[in-house]
Formats: sequence, C-alpha cells, structure tokens
Amino acid sequence: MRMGELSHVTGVPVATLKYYLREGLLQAGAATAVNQADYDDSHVKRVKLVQALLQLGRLSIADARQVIAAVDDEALPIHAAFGVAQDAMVPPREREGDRYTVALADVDRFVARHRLQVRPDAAVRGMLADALVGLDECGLLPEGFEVDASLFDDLVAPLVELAVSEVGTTPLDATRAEQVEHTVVGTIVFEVAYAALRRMALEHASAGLFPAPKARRRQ
Amino acid sequence: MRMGELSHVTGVPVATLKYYLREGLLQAGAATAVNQADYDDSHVKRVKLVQALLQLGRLSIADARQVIAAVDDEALPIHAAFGVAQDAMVPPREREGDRYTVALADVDRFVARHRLQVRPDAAVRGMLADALVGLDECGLLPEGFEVDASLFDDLVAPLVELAVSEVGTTPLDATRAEQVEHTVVGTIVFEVAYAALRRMALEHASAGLFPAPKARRRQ
DNA sequence: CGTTATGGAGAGTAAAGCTATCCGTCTAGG
DNA sequence: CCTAGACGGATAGCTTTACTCTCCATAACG
Repeated sequence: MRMGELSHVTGVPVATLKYYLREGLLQAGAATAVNQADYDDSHVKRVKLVQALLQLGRLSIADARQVIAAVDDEALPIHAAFGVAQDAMVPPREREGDRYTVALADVDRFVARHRLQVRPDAAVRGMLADALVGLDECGLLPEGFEVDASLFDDLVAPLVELAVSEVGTTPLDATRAEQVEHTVVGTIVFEVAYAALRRMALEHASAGLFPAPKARRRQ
Repeated sequence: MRMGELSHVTGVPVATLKYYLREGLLQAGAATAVNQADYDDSHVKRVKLVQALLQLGRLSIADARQVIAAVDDEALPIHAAFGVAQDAMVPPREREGDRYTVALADVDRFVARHRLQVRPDAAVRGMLADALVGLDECGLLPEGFEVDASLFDDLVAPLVELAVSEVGTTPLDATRAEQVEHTVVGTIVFEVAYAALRRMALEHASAGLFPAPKARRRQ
C-alpha cells in the first residue's frame, strides 16, 4: 500500500499524512526505493489511533506524540507506558494559586483514603483538583456544603468495578504495544461515550424537573 | 467596582476582559460616565462562568457565547435554554460518512428504547455516535462483539439516577438565569470530575492487571 | 494638578494545525 | 520505451483562534 491508498482508506488527506509523518505520529513505511515506501495495516491502525487521540480525545499534536511514543517504547512496561500516556492525555491548564493547592491536597487525601494505586505525581490528580476548584468558584453546592473530594466517596467503588472490567477486556495474548494501545484508546473513547450518556441523562432529568411553562403536566 | 478591580478579583487580565466584553461573553457594566462603568458581583460570577466554559469545558469563544446567550435569554424557558446550551457544549467534529450515519441510527434506537427525553436533533446524539464509531474503528471490542449502543444499556438506569439527583440540587427559588447557569456549569464541572475519577480508577485497575515485570506479586 | 486608570476600538501577535508548492524520482499504462 | 501521473521529502504559506497591544480622550485620585 502506498500513500495514496493509505489516504483513501483512512480518509485523511495525503498532505496531512505527510505532516503526521514529520511530527512523529505516524511511523515511516518500509522503503522500497529512494522515494517510495510501503504502508500496511499497522499504518492504517496507527492513523485511526491518531484520529481518535486528536479528534475524540482533543489532544494537541505534541501530546499525541507523547502518547504514541509511550505506546511504541518497548522498554516501557505496560502499566508504566499507560501512566505516561495518561499524563499526556490530561487536558492542559495553568495550575497555580492557593485554591488549586488546597484542592490538590484534598485530592491526595482522597486517593490515600481509598487506597487507589495512582502515582503520586499523576497529572490526573490535577484534573480532579481543577474540577473541585471549578465546583467551588461557581458555587455549585448549596451553602453550608463544603466542597471537597469526599463528595465523590460513594462513586469510587462502582467506578473501580467498571474500570476493572474495562481494563479486563484487554487481550492478554496481544503484543505489548497492542495492549497499551487498547487501554489508551479505551480511556478516551469510553470517556466520550460516558460523557454523552450522562448528558443525555441530564437532559432527561431536566425535562422532568423543569416542565414547559404552558404545558405543566396534569395541573 | 471598576475594571481593574474586576481583573484583580478574577485573575483575568484587563485586556482579556475587554475582549470578553467585545465578544459578548461579559455583560457591560453600569455606565457612570462616558468612559467609566461600574461592575458588581454579577460580573465576577459571569467571568467565573466564562472561565469554566473556556478552560474546564474547553469551549470556543463562539460556543461559549451561545451558551451565555441561552442563559441570558429570559424568553427561553429553563429546559429549552439548557437544550440550546447543551448543543453548544458538544465538542465540534465533522460528522459524515456511512459509519457515522449507521451509528447515529443506532443511538436513536437506544434513546427510544430507554424512553429518554432527549430532543430528536440534540447534538449529544452525535457525540455518542462519534464514540461508537471510534470504538468500532479502533477495534476495542473482542471479535464477535458487534459495536452498538446496547453495550451501554445497563448504565442508563444508574446514570439517570445520578443525573436526577444532580439536577435536583438546582435551587428552585433562584432566578431563571441562575437555574440555567447551575445546570450548565454542573454539566461541565462534574463531567471533568467524573472523567478524572474514572481515569484514576483505570490507573488503579491497570496497576492490578499489569504487574511490574521484575516484581510480580507473590509468584 | 498631574499622574494614573478607564473604556472603547483597531491592529498586531503567537501558536496550532494543516495545506500548497516544488523537486527529483519512480512506476504503470499504452 | 515513453510519458503522465503519483510518490517522498522538505519548505513555505495559510487560516483560525484567542488573546494582547497601542491609541486616545476622559475621568478619578492623591
């Protein structure tokens, strides 16, 4: 398969594929001549991974490159590679200020309390801290409620159960790279799916709580 | 309060506040003279809403403007305003192609099956369809499993329950705008929080399934 | 009373993510 | 064998987005 066909199969323009090659998102094809290379299924799969990272995951090119480097680095054990990828997948923000520091300490206690095996410097801790700060600043909780991570205590068990079954679908007979890729893509794709489902549930709940003004049901 | 103080309180540069004014994200202050205006708590709150939309929600300026217009449009009933805002909050993608059409039809059946009150043209349907396409294209399910929305059948009930309790925290004695704002911010902030919690759970599960190479536990 | 801040408008800027052009090489159809 | 078109590789250019800077006349403040 040459570049034109790869472009046709994946729906990505040739110029963009070349750009991905330059940026290290797409591995080079097997050279058959000075200016000819052969691409195969691994390249098709890689392009789809890149598309998932960029479009569904909304990663920047630079962050996607980090994820892919972790997938490809055979020296990195699976769990370590997943950790690197997870850090790269956390949406960027400037994290500073007292409120953020306090929230982060709160998250640290939360993680310790639930005995979660999450690296001490995992970027995802900052992600949760961001949400807590947002929760606080926008006054989402009724007065009297203090915003802290214990709000989510009851969610940990079901989420861990879900995560275990999700990670458990990783085919253990696949190559290391395939297993890392599987967990990475799963992180992103199911996140979008769950978010969409939750938003649907919110709209459903809103329809129940806020009836239309002229057509209150049975009243 | 004048612009300098508003800037100081919110941590947003004056130039950026002016930009938000121009873009219609921030309402004008009460004019006290030709070149002076007075800002109050409603402006502080609005800036925080904008920050939540832009940074946590990762909306574009244009989409944030749509959300804010829906919040401010007093003619729009609460549930309708929330619908408009929800559509604006769905991450943008070019949605086309056979696979997408098929996935969308699948989502429509899913919504009907669960009797969810989600508008027929709600953008969130496309969001779920995107995820299904990604799920399919990246070969996330073991062979033999067909990718369709019924994968999520069991999640609907708990998510609806969660959504009902979440929407239920809306203070019903607040103004219309405040209620819309509450549901909008809740959609975004809790989404980030849940995503972070799930990612932590995934890392935890990954630590359990993929032991470090040289230190397999008791073996 | 002078220095500083203000609001308003327009132009300028920096980064990100492609996209277009060029060029020498190759390859496939006739 | 010949030639039109595709290929790969590199560079430059483009478009959008989200600010940021510069002006300027006016107002507030010490």
